[in-house]
Amino acid sequence: MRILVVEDTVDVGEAVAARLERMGHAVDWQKTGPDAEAALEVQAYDLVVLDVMLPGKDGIAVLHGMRTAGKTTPVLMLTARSRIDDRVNALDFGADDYLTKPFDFREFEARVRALLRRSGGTAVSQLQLGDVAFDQASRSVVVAGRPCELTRRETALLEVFMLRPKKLFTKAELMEQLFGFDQEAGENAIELYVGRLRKKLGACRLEIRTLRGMGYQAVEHEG
Amino acid sequence: MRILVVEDTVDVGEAVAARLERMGHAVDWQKTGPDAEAALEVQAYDLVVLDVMLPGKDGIAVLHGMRTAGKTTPVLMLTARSRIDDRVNALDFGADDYLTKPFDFREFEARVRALLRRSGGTAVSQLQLGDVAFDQASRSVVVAGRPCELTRRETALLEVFMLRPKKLFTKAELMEQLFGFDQEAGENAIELYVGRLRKKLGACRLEIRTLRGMGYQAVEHEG
DNA sequence: TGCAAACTGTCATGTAACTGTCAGACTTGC
DNA sequence: GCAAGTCTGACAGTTACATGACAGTTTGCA
Repeated sequence: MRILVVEDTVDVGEAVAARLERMGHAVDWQKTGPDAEAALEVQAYDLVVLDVMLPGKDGIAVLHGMRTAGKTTPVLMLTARSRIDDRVNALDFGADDYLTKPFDFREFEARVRALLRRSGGTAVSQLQLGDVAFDQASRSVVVAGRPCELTRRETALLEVFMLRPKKLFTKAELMEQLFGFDQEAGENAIELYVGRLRKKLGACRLEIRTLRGMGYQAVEHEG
Repeated sequence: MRILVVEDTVDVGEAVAARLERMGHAVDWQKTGPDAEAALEVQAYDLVVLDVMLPGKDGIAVLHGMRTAGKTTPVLMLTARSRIDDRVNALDFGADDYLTKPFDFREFEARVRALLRRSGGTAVSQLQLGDVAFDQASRSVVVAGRPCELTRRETALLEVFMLRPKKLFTKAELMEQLFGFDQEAGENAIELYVGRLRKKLGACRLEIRTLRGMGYQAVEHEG
């Protein structure tokens, strides 16, 4: 399932995104209202986790915009306090559920599951790029018909690349995706994992290209 | 399977919960309508066993709320007497089955099995993976033609794996499937039971694989 | 009811796999 | 040809898992 998290507080956003990823979902994280709207234009999501307080344009406005645009994507609102106004507005504008910060993560996960279940059951989440297939349910990778054993980090890295083919990721971005906020690693670690991933994938039509000084991108490769 | 029991009478509630637990399911027990609704918000269930007469909000109202909220979870209603009104209401509001108290527990178990089977999408209650056969009705396991004696937890764990072959389960997910809210166990318990299950299954074509740092998955194994 | 057997889950220990740092080799752009 | 950036092999620290033993509990049986 593909989920958009809109949250400007880094701690919360990171924790929420990490949690959702651990649940096996593909997560995009935006920090401002306008950025969120841009993402919603480009990409269809199965769920939006939306903070009320946002720079640029608040969550209620984003939600309102979505609903007037006819989008029925389920929305889980996060409110800083349990202000009656916020709740009422959120529900009136079409939020499907809300949570008051701070919240227990088990409750958060449960509500996410409930919303996803309600919205449309379990879609198969098979990613494909070149001759590499990634099954998100089993977290298994098949390269040109052959299963490919990857470790946790390698799997996570490959998933990031395959979710956004051709997108250029800086090393900082990749670190953010692979490591929680509590764990910090040197940039070398990314280079290392890219190297290991390339080696394990072997010769195949998915190439992880280095753009010197900028970062990495996954592209489908001819022949 | 995770089941919510909603029943205010202590005797009946206890008996039903115990029975379901002995069948190998994770059971949460709530005594009032509002409490039940709170639990349903937070947790996804595979089955709800719902008494009609409840303090706070009666069973029909709870059921109605569930259905209007779009929840399709199977519901087994318990009615005090065989009042036609109750039956009609229950079924109209989307109950999947009902039982009139007092009832025979063998019949109760049979109906529970039927509902769980139906929701799982399996027409037959016989699951098969590799050379392991799992009969959901009798909760018996046959490995390569030989019966295999498993304990309650081991059986429940195997069922989870066999219902979704190849799916990767995190330890947190497995705990949620195996344990109710009140009984919490360390993650080690899962490792332990996986170990015990592997040992009892012995050498067979169903392999419970460890994906280090990610979780476990059941796969059909060659030769 | 009381006893024995089986089941449960925690703890502790050992082990294998993974992780990330380092250092040095290598590549690329200028 | 130089410097910045990237790749890669080796290694030590860490983590995650497997497993045996044990105490508390439940279950089955007489």
